[in-house]
Amino acid sequence: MEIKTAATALSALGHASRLAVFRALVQAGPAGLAAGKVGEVTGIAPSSLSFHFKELAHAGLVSARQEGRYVIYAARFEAMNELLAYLTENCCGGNPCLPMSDPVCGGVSSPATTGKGSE
Amino acid sequence: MEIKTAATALSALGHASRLAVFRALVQAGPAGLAAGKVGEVTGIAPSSLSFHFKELAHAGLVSARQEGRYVIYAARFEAMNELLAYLTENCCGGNPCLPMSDPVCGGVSSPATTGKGSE
DNA sequence: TCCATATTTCAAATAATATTTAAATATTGA
DNA sequence: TCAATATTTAAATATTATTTGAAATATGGA
Repeated sequence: MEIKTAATALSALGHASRLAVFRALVQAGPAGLAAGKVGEVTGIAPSSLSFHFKELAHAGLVSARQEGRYVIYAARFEAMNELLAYLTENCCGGNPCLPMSDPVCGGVSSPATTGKGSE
Repeated sequence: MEIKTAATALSALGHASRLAVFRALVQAGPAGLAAGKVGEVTGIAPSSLSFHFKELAHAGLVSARQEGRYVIYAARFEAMNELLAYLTENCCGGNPCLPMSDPVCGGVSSPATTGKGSE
């Protein structure tokens, strides 16, 4: 993972509204949530919400699919896991303090898991 | 962990320079690195670096200690782990897709993480 | 077709953040 | 104490993010 990609993702999460949105989606799992539902849960106004969704999608952290008249957003667990791995990569100079295992939701969501590309 | 705290930390990491600094410290482990060494490794000018260190320290992600005429910065692994845990909390509505194990550097971190006046 | 629902886009106003330079502080060793 | 090294602060400038409200688009059902 490139540093620029990781910084974009972290920056996207570095805002209370977007973090609340993302967490709601993480907790919803791969099934995701309709945009309106997320707005209801977080109390964010529709147009702000749309802005934040775009930011999260641009950072690769969420995906969107249309379902009838709803747009369903879902967390991209693959991206989240790559990001977490990037942060802890080579922790303590290759003397990992604890064995690191796969984080959450490995392999689920996106079919395009290109393996654990470390960088 | 409060959402505001997490957003502050993620926002601090959401900048290429700070992310590079933080990763260098994560890789250095609890022993940390002198500020000047971090500047050398990352190519960031001293005063910019100082600005970014302050941001990271304010977010609770790094600690600083004076050692002779050097200031040694170190990643606060405890904070990092709390942050990662916060992001994945209740993943998939309590139906974790994979068993979640402790992240890295779990109880290790620095011997004096608690009460380290980073804030 | 027409209306209600769901979501996005746009543009303007506002607010927050980053970068640079130069000067200031603190520590060590001569 | 002086000079060198290491780091921080302050102030000016430049850049980018966020919110709001109105209007636009798209879907499904009466």
